[in-house]
Formats: sequence, C-alpha cells, structure tokens
Amino acid sequence: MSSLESRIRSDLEGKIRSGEWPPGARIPTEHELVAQYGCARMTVHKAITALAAGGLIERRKKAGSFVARPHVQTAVIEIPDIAAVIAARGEAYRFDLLQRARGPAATLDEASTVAGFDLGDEVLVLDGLHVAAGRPFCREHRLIDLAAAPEAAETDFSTIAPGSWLLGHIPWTQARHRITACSAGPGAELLQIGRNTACLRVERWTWRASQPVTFVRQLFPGDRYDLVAEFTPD
Amino acid sequence: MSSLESRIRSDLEGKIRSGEWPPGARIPTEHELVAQYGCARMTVHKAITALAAGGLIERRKKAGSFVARPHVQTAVIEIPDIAAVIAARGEAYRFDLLQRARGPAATLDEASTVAGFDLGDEVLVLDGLHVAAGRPFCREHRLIDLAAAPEAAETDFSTIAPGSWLLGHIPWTQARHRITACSAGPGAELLQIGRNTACLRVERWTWRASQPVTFVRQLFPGDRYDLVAEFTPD
DNA sequence: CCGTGGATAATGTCTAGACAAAATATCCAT
DNA sequence: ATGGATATTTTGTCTAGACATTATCCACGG
Repeated sequence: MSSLESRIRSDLEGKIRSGEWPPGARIPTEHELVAQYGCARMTVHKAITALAAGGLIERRKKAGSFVARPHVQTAVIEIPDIAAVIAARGEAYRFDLLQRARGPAATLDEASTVAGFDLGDEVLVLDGLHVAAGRPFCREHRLIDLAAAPEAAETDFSTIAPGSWLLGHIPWTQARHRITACSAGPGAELLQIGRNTACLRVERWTWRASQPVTFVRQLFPGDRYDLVAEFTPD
Repeated sequence: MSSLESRIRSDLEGKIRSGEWPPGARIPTEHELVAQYGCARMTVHKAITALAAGGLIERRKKAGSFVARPHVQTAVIEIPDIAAVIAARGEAYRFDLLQRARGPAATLDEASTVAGFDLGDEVLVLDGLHVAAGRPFCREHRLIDLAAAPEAAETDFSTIAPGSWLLGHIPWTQARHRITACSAGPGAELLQIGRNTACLRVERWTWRASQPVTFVRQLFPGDRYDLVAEFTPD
C-alpha cells in the first residue's frame, strides 16, 4: 500500500487530478523521476505503467508521457441482484413465477436482436414478477439456454428468482445491456400501474465463454427504480 | 503487444475465461510459471499483477493466486457526447438554446439532490434542445457553476451544446448519474411527442477535484435513444 | 484438546543493469 | 527547398538476483 511505487503513482495522480498538470501536459521523463525519487527506473516505470493502464496517462516513445485528455465518458453501473436490492431496502421480497415453458428457441426471435446470441434448441422460458413489500416491483421475462445451464431444467423457480439462482450456479463471463424507456403496455395490470406509465426496460444478454446463457427483459415502473452509475475516472 | 508478459497474461486469462480454471481454482505459483516459461520471476509477476489489478485474480500470500469469483455485476456504460452520437449516425446535428439565465443557485434546489453537490453563488442556467435530422432528440436543462468554469459566462451556447463545450474546456474528474423512466410531461411539445410518452431521464452531476462543475438533466424520448452497457468482466 | 510459536512457502517490492523499438530531430546530398 | 539517411531520446521489455512481508502449517507444550 505505501510502497514507493504506490507513492510515486499517487503523487503523479494527485498532480493530474488537481489540475496542476492539465490534460495534454507532459509529465517528467522516467529518467527525471528516477533522479527525483532516487530509485531504480523499474519502480518509476511500474508506477507510470499502472497509471497508463488506468487511462490517466498516455505514453509515446521518444516523445514522453502525457496527461490523457478525458475521452468518452464511461461510468460503471451496478446491476445487482434484485432480491439483494430489496433486501438492502429492508423490505420483504418474493418472486412469483407466472409461467414456465420449454422448447426450441427458433420461435422466439426476441433474443436474436443481438449478434452472437444464438440460443440452442432447448430453452427454458420463464415469466415472473418480483414483489417488494407486497407491491409488484419488476416484471421479468427470461430465456435460459439449457445447453449452458442444464440444471435449470430441474430447478423450482416458483420461489427463487432465476436471476439469483443463475448468479450462484452458472458463472458468466460477458454480458450486454440495453436500457430503454417505454410504456407499460400489456401486462401493466400485473405491475398495478396504468398502461401508459413510463417504465424502465432493462434487457440483458449473458454469455459464458461466448456461449449464450440467458436473456432477460425486466420492466420497472419508472417511479420505483433508479439506475445509478458512478463515474470511474478513466 | 506480443511481449512475453502479455503472452503469459493472455494464456492465463484464456484458461480462466474458458472455464478450464473455474472460480476459486488455484493457479500455478510464480515459481512454477517461471519454470514453465523459462523467464525471470519479474515477468511472470507483472503478468499476474496485471490480471489481479483487473480483478480476474485474487492473490494471497503464502496461499497462492486464485481465480476470483465474479462478485457484483458491474457494467461499463458509455455516456458519450450527444453531438458525437448524432454525427456517428450520419445525421445532421443542431443545438438550440431556449433559455439562458444567471444567478445564485440558492433558489434552485434541483441540483442539491445529491450529497456533496453544493453549487456556488454564480450559476449559469441553460435550457436547450438537441436536434437530430431536424427532429428533436433530447431536451436538456443544465446548471454550470461559474466558479468552476468562469469562461462559460462569455461563451455563446446558441449553437454549440454546453456539454460539448464543457468536455473540451473544463475537464472533470468525477461524475454521478441517475437514470430513470418518466413521462414527457410539460415540455412534451418541444420534443414533438405526447405528454404521456415514456422518456429516459438521465441526470448527471459532475465534479472537478470535489468541486461541483455542472448538473444536467436530459430527457430522451424512449423510442429515440438506448443506453447500451457492455459488461467488462471485473 | 487447545493454543502458541516458529518454520516455510508464497507473494510484494526493489535494484542496477541490458538491449529493443519507435518516434522525433538533425544533417547531408540532391 | 526537399527527401532520405542517421543519430538521439524516450519508452518497452527483460534478467537475475535480493530482501521484506505474511498467511499458513505443523509441532510442541500446556
């Protein structure tokens, strides 16, 4: 933690974050920093490399190292387990399974909107409702590829939410989300809201080693859920 | 790119991502890898350290290095400059400034919904409309703290969007987003949609070295904008 | 049976070099 | 002036060690 390398790194980071070294500014050469800190070049090099890996610094041979100009705004968004969210609020949580079916995905074109997501022949289709403190909180429509998660076929999802189950049983390596706003439309009754109420629709495609695992579409009434994203300085 | 270190790193990463080494598995010791690759320990160490920095591996002294269990789902969301988004679509872009005012923030309680965001006395208030291909695309309401961005007072925002201008002039270091769904409500006419149309509301608070810079609330008609988040395996 | 203390094995950090690669700067010949 | 060869500067990668740190294991004593 308080190694020389991390001291150098936080020294440099401080100069950058404080604005003392504005974007585009050239930072001292490794050689100069070696002289300044009286250490080996490897130590300085590792510190700068770590900052460069974090995108805070750009390095160009012969030219030197420069404070990176912030480019695309990226934020880290947390998409936690719904059961955990409710629990964190201190409310009672329940999952109601509304429908369960099984069959080939050929008839389901809803998941094919993303390239590279080709479900196998055996797909589990689940419809359910997340309930928080007795009130509907989120409607969920999910497809599970049974080739990727065979145990799902024998699992009782009438009480445990498939999302929670999957998290614990089928680790995944890649996911893609799409977030849109839409009207509740059909199914609004289930959420006990009007058909025109604005909702947040979160769609998620999940892979494990480039094999599709699950697709889920969740519908949150706009006034019951916020997505919060915290910027991580890139 | 094809250095020995990066080869070791991608070898290890491959074993992890493919599932050959499941979460919790112990990976070979640095010593074993040194023997396997016939290189110095520093090289192996840097490779593993890089993976550990990325959260793919957890290291415990004496015990060894282990494949990390995926914890909270986090996705990296891109919140790019609107002008750039439109341009990428190949559509014409325009920003219309609807209103401009200046004054103390005391009367504006809208930005204070986030802790630590205390605007100064001199605040620029801007209302505008992003227009893509002649159609309204996004309504924007923005506050700029003139203490943090004094040049904004003399900038003509009638054509350049304040977001684009700020990106280039006032680098920021921290931001927080809130994403909600809501109905268009008043102001729907400006977007040329119905008052009940579902919209995506993105609110962003931005700091620079823990000093507030700007708050913005953007309203996108639900059918004209998607937020896409790509999961980066943490 | 339980705790305690040392041995041990693993990672953490650092050094003082070496050579490679690449981008810029310089200078010379045309 | 211009184009191309050459030199120089800076980062990139790697080596073969050294010592520090710390969690774990195991043996020993109470």
